[in-house]
Amino acid sequence: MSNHPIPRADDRATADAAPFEDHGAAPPRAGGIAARAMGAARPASYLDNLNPEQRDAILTIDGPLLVLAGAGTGKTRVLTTRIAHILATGRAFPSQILAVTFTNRAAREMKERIGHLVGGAVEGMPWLGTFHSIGVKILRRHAELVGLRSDFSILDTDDQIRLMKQLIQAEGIDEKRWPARQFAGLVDSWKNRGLGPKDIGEGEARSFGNGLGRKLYADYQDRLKVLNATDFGDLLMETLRLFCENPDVLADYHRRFRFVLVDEYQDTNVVQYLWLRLLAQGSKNICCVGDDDQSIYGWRGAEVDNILRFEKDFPGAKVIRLERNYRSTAHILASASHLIAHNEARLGKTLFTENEDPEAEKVCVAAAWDSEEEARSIGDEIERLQRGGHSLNQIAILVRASFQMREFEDRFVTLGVPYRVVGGPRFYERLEIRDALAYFRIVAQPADDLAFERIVNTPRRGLGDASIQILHAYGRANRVPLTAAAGHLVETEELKGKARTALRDLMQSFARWREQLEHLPHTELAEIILEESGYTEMWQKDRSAEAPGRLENLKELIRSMQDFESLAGFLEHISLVMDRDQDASADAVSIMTLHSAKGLEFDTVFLPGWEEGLFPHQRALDENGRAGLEEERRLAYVGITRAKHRAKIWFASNRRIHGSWQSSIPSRFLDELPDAHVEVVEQQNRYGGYGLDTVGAYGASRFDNRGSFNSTYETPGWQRARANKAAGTTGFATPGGERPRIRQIEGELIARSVVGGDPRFTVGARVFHQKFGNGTVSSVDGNKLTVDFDRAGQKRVVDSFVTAL
DNA sequence: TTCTCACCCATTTTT
DNA sequence: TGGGTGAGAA
Repeated sequence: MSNHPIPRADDRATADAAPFEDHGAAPPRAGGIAARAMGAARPASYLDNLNPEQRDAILTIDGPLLVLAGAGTGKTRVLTTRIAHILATGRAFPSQILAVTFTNRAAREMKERIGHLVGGAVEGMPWLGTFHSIGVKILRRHAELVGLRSDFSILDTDDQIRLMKQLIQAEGIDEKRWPARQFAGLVDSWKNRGLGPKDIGEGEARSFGNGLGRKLYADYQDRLKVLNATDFGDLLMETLRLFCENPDVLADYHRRFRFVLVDEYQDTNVVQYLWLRLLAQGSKNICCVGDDDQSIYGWRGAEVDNILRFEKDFPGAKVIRLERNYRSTAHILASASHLIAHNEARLGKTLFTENEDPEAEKVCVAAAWDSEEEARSIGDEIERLQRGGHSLNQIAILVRASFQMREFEDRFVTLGVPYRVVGGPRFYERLEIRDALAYFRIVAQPADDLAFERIVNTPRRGLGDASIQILHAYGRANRVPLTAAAGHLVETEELKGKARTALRDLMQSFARWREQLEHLPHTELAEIILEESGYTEMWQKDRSAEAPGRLENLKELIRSMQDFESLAGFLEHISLVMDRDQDASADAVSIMTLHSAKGLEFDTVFLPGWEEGLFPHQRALDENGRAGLEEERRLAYVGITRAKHRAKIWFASNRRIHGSWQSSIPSRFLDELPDAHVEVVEQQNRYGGYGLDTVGAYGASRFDNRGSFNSTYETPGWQRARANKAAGTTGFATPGGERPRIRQIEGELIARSVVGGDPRFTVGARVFHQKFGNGTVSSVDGNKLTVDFDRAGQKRVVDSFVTAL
């Protein structure tokens, strides 16, 4: 039985009850947390092997504390040891510590590590979790104070959008012009800032849906209450409202939480900040750990300002900097530090390491002709590492945007290199899982209209739009949920024959399952529901390629239910916590976005796609200017600092983005790396490939056509790049000094007009290649030739690598 | 009701 | 280029 966040009776004890009763524990067990807490006189072993700053951060228990922890400086260790220390010194019981993280992964890791430190399970830390899971926990206890019942359901983004779509349509607003998805984003950003319908500014309120933004938002909130539901944003917003409107409740939590600890403080948004500040007012013992240089979620509402302003917000705050890095080599560290130093808005830290391995590899920068070659070369290099005994688990490819992943996947499939994509769609976001959950929800929570709508005609029962509209009309007129409306309508003549029979059958099934809920184990019931509803059968009959996988996922879903004692407990867990279990056992290369790599580390890290427009991403620059650029730079910093021993940065001169070719120039970030710690790898002939020479040639010829480019950029990085080029220090800067805008051009056009192929190579020409021997040119694509080699078969090569015969 | 075709649009993502 | 969506036909 894992620890799930359903409130238990003992959790409902009031805060001023005796601490022991509070977390339902017996008096201190010998060797237990509390026992250690009582007699911790001798210096505790957990304080061994800490550096002075870490020790200071752990021992400074009273008052506000900000720990600025650079990448790889032992942030999690400080956080967990601090908790262990608070417990060991008897300053608080486990149930009196509030520890919040952003992700379930981080929460899980913290639980495990505290478990190691204090020996045994951390059953007694009920308030260690994500912002959201703690939010729900509080909200369920006081649901009635914010107009909900304690069994409220939590809508995911998909439900949220469907609900909004209905409201938008109900207002007669053109859903094409004002997409529900966009509105969901807007509402989300309001909730991130802690703004209710009444709080949003006039301008913003009018900015959506022909000026009806505020009304739609208010309608949406009303609807949620009617459905007894919340969305993710509400879990924090409503808790905040609860505290503000009910000082006695807040006082209760003030008494309860003697210590507040926050992980990744740089990622907090406004609500989270307000929420924390409110809770920390009680004890004033708030410890935030974070790194302003790793703030990469500004676009999601995170306020770097929170961390920059900490000392003002919490008067008397102490700030401790952790700058000693235990992860990376000096080269990697120097590269990352040098890069991030280009940012203006930062508190400033200087990371250092004592890892002065003379053998350490410099950070490597390499060029490829196009993204395909980039993937090919990285694939080859990984194979080489593998042959040298390098574990694939310790290799990661970190990309800026997920479309970049595909090329690597394709390549790895070809090579037979095992890989895993980290952070793809979550388990519970899959279609079949959501359908199944909708069935379970409708049984557990009859008023859940969104669940009802989702499965009312899945599998097909002949209950289409027309029928649903009738239900909706009735439901709205009589202010009852859809299932209630359905219950009435099967008794009347409003629905025609087939639909009516189908609906009646369905309603009878619901009734039967609800009745069985009382008697049967929930896993068994779940199977019965999927079976009797015809849902399993639907996929069994489906002959598409993904059907077997979906059936497998459904089985997995049932299996995972065994860990919960009730259907309700399971439902809450899955919407909030469940993520796909990665089989970490298999040895495989990890492919993920830079964002999802935060907090991880690998021996070898590949960083492909360092090109202007992709990284830094054009949109970040366009929409947020300098701030956007700085966030991108932080992302680059996060990427490099994931590497322990080897960091390999790549860029490709050509990339196919949406079917058309995009020519690109090296990222300005490359010019921000320190020469002394970086090695530019010349790809020379290694695979008959296209190395820097080619890039040079490409660049030169492109700038011969410079007239067609607009040049407006005059950034410092760019100027430096230009200077570097003049001094001959880097291979990347572009001659001419003007920055071209990235353009979209047809592939052929690029090749012909921009690069310019060698006129000697025409279709049918005989050529010789060092590696592949003699062959006949079968097609020409700029300076790239497709050649049918007599012995090596068909290859694509660059014309500079072959000679005409 | 359901299927098909045309059209639109393309970062980053946790809960 | 490809996936997701909405309007129209079968």
